[in-house]
Amino acid sequence: MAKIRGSALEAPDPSPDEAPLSTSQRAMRTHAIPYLEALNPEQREAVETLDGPLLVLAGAGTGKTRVLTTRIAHILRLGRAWPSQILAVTFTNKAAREMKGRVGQLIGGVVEGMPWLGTFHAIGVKILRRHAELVDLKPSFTVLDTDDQIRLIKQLLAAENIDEKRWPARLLAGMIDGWKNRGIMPARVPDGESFAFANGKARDLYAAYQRRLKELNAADFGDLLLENLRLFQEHPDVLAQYQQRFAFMLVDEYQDTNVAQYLWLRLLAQGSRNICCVGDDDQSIYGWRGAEVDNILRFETDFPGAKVIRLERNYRSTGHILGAASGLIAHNQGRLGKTLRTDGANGDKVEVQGCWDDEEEARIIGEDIEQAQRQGQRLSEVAILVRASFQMRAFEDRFITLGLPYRVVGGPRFYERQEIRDATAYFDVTLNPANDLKFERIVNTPRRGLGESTLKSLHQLARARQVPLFQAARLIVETEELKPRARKSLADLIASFDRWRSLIETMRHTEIAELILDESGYTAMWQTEKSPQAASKLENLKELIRFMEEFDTLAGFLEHVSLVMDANTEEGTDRVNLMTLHSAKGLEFDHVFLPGWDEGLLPHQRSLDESGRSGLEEERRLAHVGLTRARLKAKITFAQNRRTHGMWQQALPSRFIDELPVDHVEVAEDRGFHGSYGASRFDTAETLFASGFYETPGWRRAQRNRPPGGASSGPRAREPITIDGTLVAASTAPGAGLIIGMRVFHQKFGYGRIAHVDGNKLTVDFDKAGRKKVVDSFVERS
DNA sequence: AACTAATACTTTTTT
DNA sequence: AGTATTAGTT
Repeated sequence: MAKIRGSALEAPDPSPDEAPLSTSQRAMRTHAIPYLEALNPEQREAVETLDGPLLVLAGAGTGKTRVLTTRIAHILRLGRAWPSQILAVTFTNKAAREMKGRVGQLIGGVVEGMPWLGTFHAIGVKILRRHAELVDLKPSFTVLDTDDQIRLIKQLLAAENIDEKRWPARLLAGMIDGWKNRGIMPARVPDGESFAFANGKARDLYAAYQRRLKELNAADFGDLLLENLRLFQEHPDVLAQYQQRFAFMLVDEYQDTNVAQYLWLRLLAQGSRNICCVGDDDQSIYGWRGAEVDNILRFETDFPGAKVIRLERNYRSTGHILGAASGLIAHNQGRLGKTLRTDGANGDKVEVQGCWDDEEEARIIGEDIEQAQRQGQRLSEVAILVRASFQMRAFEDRFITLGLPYRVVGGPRFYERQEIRDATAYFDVTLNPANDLKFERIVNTPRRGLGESTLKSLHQLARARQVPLFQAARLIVETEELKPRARKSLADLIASFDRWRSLIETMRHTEIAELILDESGYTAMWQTEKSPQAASKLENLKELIRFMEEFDTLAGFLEHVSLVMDANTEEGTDRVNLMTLHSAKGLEFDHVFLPGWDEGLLPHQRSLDESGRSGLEEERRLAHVGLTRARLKAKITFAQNRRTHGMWQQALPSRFIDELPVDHVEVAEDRGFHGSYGASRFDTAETLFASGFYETPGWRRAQRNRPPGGASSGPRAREPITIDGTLVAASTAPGAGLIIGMRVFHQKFGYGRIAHVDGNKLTVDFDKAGRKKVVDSFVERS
């Protein structure tokens, strides 16, 4: 992972009349340019059309990233702009990273960095920090994560006496997000939508929420764009400055932009008009979180004089896979229309197979994978793409039994984990004691007797004095307000934070981090915890510290964390990939399995219910994305029976299966079962459940591969496998050797004698404190 | 403040 | 069915 130094490595802005063009570059223009020779005619046109708005419709596997990166290289090589004059936006950090790397390769790493290449949010923050005062923030504002957001909204609801049961904070948070996605400020919330929450209070709550954010000197993710919009709209001079700066703009995955992002881009593009958007309307699968396919469909009207280039040559998949995918997506209306084609071989047809239930589905796919593996297929080139994450379970169970290594891609991200958020909250408060939400998060974690009532007094005082909670805490410990125990505890906490803060200048940031986690009792909390996850949480904390090494300062690290919810994906080991269709976008594999093509699951019922035909079309695009991930082989399966909310339900094969062109599909009929395509195509599936399965070679092999000790004893491949170091040891066997009658010492209660042992719980008669139940790891032999 | 009982959920996810 | 969060109880 790239080392992150201080920000803004910017080349000086050139004055308008001084073209940034060296003599050697000038010479190069007249010769053949090698990186252009490697492109096909359409790609080349997309790279060389530099002036005016350009939409590149890039179907799956047509070299979209290549066009984008080559285009940047080309602009630089021609000397049309400095790196700092190019705005290039992506949705994910991963995409940004990849683009940075590939541009660097193309131009030989001469350019020290593209300061304006990044995600919408990262660029949004950068601009906001420069002009924070203009949107009522200080340049040091913090970025709230979803937890903080919910906590804040809960407080607002409580203040308004709104029943949180009837009107959940989550719901309002979702609505606010929705408005921000659409670029709607509180004043412009439509009446109808305002009435969808707490009898019309939604608009006012949204306004109150925004006010609170300013008071806290904070912005949520939506604000990073919305406040940018406000900045540009209210300060035309600032806008003009950026319009002038960005000589060229490039946008990746344009079909995923929401209204706010679109407005932002359009404002900026009014300067140079050199905006190039790359996307694929057939891969728009994020409508449910505010993406507007319309943005891409309307491009030509939004940017008059726009040129549209279609990339339809697919370099990824074989003919049959492409044919199947194209045939499927052709059922969608309201698309810009592309026909993917390949010069390559037809390859194998797309396989379709019915199964009795999800367990059999997992069994069949497991066998297929093992067979492929025997033929030399690398597991990391195999992927199982599911519609919903609950489907993963059957596969995980099966793979554990088989001893087949797998990796879950996506899932709970590293920085979203509880322990990581707690830890970073500690760092946040150390650096910035005024961060109320983070302070609240950890004030009683680990438990230190600072519960609801203490917090209430704190809030009261903070509100009365108009100061942050931390400051209020400082005041309150000087009074008799709190009970002695809470008062002492809070005073200790404040003193600790003060001390940690005083060390920032002198101590290495990683050491401070360790010190904080140690002295706060946070690591001890997990060491004491006996749950199975405790060990991996400790491991994650160590990983966090390790990761901090890559930064120079604590502050630099925290800025990164707030924006990059991105775990470092440990590559290296050869594992099958298991993920949702959504997280598969942008990836490709030799061999792709697409289970769960059931009516109600792949066109997901809820999508159908909530969004009707547009929902169905998005589901179809999802299916299309799935198919086009495959290079060589694709296999679709469906199950007759599936458990939904605990109840067994019959399921029908997805309508998308019927929509696949017959020529490109082959129905699997292995081991004598008669799968499908009968008179009504799939009505004979009962026979799949014929007996005798347990005699199949697959089952016997499965038994052989079963790890010793059974499935439950081995670590699930999803958890980190390497658990080392003293932390874990301390959590597993601290109380070993403690027996009744032994003299022990406890930090809080002093010396005593063990009266009773129950697992890791001890009953101890303390000399001073009397009989107490304690956890073994808190005592040591005396 | 810790434990238990009840209740609500159950599509997809980035920043 | 199973979990995860929350409310209520001690």
